[in-house]
Amino acid sequence: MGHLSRFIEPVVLFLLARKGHSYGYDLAAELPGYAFTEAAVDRTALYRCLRQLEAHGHLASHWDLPEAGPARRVYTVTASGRKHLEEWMDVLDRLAGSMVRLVQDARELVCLQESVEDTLTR
Amino acid sequence: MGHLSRFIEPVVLFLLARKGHSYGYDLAAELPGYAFTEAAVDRTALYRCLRQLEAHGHLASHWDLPEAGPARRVYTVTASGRKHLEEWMDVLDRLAGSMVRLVQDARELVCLQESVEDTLTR
DNA sequence: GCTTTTAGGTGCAAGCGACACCTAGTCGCA
DNA sequence: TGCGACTAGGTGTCGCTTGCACCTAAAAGC
Repeated sequence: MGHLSRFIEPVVLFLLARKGHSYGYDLAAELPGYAFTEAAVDRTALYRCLRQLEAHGHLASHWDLPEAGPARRVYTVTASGRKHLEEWMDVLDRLAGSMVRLVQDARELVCLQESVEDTLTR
Repeated sequence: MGHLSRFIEPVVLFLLARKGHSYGYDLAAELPGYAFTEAAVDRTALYRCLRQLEAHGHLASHWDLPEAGPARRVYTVTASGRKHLEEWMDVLDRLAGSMVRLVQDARELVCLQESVEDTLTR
């Protein structure tokens, strides 16, 4: 099926909106809880996603220098980002709807064809 | 959101399973009814998808030479293809589930944050 | 001192996708 | 009888995305 890195964008926006602010390494740990695939998300994909969202104005960032440990690039969601998140939700809503419709129709078809096959061989 | 050509594969398998047999040009006309995106599916992506499914043994094909009109490459789903379709349905089922969960949680969050904002400004 | 953990990257080859383009048969119509 | 529209199935290629390997650097544990 591939790895669907594109789809980490809405998850990142959601997690950041819920947490208020966070940074790449921390988000990487929380992604699996909402990720669409079981496959582990590539960390470089996450970093690139964050940079891209910032480039589009959906996130703002600043460096946080904790007393202990390496520096963190801390992100927050902008007004534009919140709007983008809601657009994503509309898209995912329709997408999920199309998927369940296909799954239902396909499973119905399989049942139907199995029962036909059954009556023929009996 | 991108163009999600990867996701025409399960739709193609389903349509072929339902119709019994068909060919590229005909499937192209039926795809929009089950496609995940509103965007028109690129015909070259469909042809390449069919060739790839055949290469993996999920489809079988033969040339149909109608009395009138150009030749058609007619495809049918193999046993392996039916199995592959069922696997796809499991994947899409979980995928759709993850999506609706995210959408629900995100919309709940938006409502919550709006009501908090509301009480603060009032 | 050495490894592990935290943190944020870069570089590049391979793959994928979108578009332009090509061949070829049939039909309608002017 | 020429021409465009429709049916049918492709190829070639450029650019963007993705996945993997790799790199830097600070702190903490052994």
